[in-house]
Amino acid sequence: MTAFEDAVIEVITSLQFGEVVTYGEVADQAGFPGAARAVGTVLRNCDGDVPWWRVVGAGGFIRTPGQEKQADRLRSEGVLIMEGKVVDTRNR
DNA sequence: CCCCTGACTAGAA
DNA sequence: TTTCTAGCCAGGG
Repeated sequence: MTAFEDAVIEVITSLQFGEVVTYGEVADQAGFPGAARAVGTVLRNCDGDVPWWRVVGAGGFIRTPGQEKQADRLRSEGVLIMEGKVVDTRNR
């Protein structure tokens, strides 16, 4: 268990219901700015206790292999999604 | 130990 | 506007 992985897991598990963040945000909050890739690596090997579906790419774009599945999970939490990306109702 | 790939991002060309 | 490069960290060959 690396410090990086531990920090990333902590940040993600601290997310609230319906909260969506980007890989860069997670890396930054974890204390490893710029390590967005490694965040994806961690999420790929993460366990079911980690709400990995709340993490999306920059701009709200879902960069996951099964983006439809993630989109469905997010929609279940009240997150509006269009064309494979998260739509922030507060902006736009 | 070296090299390459990747659920990434921001900035330069 | 589109394509390429550099930077960051982990993991596999």
